[in-house]
Amino acid sequence: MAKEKKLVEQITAMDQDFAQWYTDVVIRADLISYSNIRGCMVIRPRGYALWENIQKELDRRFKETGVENVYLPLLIPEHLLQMEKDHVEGFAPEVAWVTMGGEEELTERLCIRPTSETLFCDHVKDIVHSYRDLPVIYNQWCSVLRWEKTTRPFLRSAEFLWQEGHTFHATAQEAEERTIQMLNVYADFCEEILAIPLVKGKKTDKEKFAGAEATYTIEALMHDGKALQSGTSHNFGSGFADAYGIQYTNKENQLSSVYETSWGLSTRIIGAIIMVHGDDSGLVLPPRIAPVQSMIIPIQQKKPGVLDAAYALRDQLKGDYSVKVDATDKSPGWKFSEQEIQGIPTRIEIGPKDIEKKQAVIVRRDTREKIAAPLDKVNEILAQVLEEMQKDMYDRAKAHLEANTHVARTWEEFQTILNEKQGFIRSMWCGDQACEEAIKEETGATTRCMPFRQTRHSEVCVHCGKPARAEVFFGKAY
RNA sequence: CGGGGUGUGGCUCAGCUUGGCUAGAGCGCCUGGUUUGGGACCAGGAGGCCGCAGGUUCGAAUCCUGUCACCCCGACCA
Repeated sequence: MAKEKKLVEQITAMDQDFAQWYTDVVIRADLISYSNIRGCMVIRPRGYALWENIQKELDRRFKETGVENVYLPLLIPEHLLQMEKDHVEGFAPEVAWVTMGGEEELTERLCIRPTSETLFCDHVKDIVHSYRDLPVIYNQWCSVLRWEKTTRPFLRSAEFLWQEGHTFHATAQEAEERTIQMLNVYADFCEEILAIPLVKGKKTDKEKFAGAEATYTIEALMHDGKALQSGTSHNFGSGFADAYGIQYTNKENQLSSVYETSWGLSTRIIGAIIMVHGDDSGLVLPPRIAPVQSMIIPIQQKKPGVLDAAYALRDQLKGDYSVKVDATDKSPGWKFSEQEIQGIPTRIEIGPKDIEKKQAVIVRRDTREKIAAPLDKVNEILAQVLEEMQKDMYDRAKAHLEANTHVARTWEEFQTILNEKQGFIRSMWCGDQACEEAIKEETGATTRCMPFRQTRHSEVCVHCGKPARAEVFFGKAY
């Protein structure tokens, strides 16, 4: 058997060079364009449409839990940023400063927000005075800026789009519940809509957010076996709010501390969609997040009736789906490739032979399976195909996650797995930060999280042999 | 931030070592025609401050200095 011809020549094969494959897909699918501004990208209409769908679905889910949207300033005065010590130390190396206003030097420089904890605290101290003012459950959709050393489209750009939720509660327990609740919102969204299976867990102290008491994370596994932190939810306890002077009078007429959380998910998630589902022909979008579900491609479109049939089919479908007709004068082969590069979940081919048989041919993007559908049943069949595709994509990603998750009980096993395989390594850890750092130093693998569902593989730390405290997922990460 | 590489029509690049006349190619784009079930073909056409700023020189895409951006590999981060 001859090897299947590579249909899309411009995209580097994944196995050959995954990093180059990723860049090729991002550019050829026209999600972004590189800009002349350091580390910043132009998000093109197809990329932005994806983000809009992510926003729409997440925002709906947030609001179901009582979240209200607000918008805070882009600029943070230096003194405000410096009020919480760990936080400044965490972010200072990567903030950009505004020092001039017009022609005049500012008396206090302003940083462009790398995140908005400080501004939220500063605002909330003015609006919370009584237990009746709590909880405060805010979110903002915005962009933030971090002066990153090296950047990659979606995965790490200097400016990126995200949402940051900030909540303030009367009790530590309520804050903890909110932290976990929002992590679950992210996890459900990723699994149900993006078809990305996850590991949920808690970050080690070393990996947690600057200033947080606890950070929870969802970790996804990319096709190349590297991990991607896909969303985080932080519990700040009262430390942060205390530093910013937030206090309220409780029912007993006593001044009390408030407990704060924050949680964020960024355009980085688009990188996850690409790297979990994409293949050598380009992007593959899960039907539920795809801006367009199907591209209708007329065959021999100049023959009478063909274009009419294509448009009639579009009109028949457009109540249920976002469907387009590619009526450009390119060859059909060209159009097939474009639809595949762009990751549109299905295409529908319709030509003179189909019209004669009163049918259209639905082709799945992920498997290239062709399904002949009678014209009067296309809507139902397409619905079924999209649903199966969504499920199959999740199942495949899940199988990949499981096949690339290994247990290591000894340090030898750990190293062997790292050298010969890829993916997550589940091992016991002593809880000592020095040990964690040594593992990273020796292997490049970091702790991704301590999973909520703990399994006790052994009684001792995989690296140092001291008594084990927790099971940890290790991995090489983006 | 350290190491390596690259900036020349929209894209991929040649030209630079050894300065010289009108800066090239393929792809893409536009027009007309023939085509169309996996990236069609023919003919004609348009498009370039050679990343940017200085300098050397009679003369700079080419040499020198600076600067900006991008890519790859590390360290840091979502």
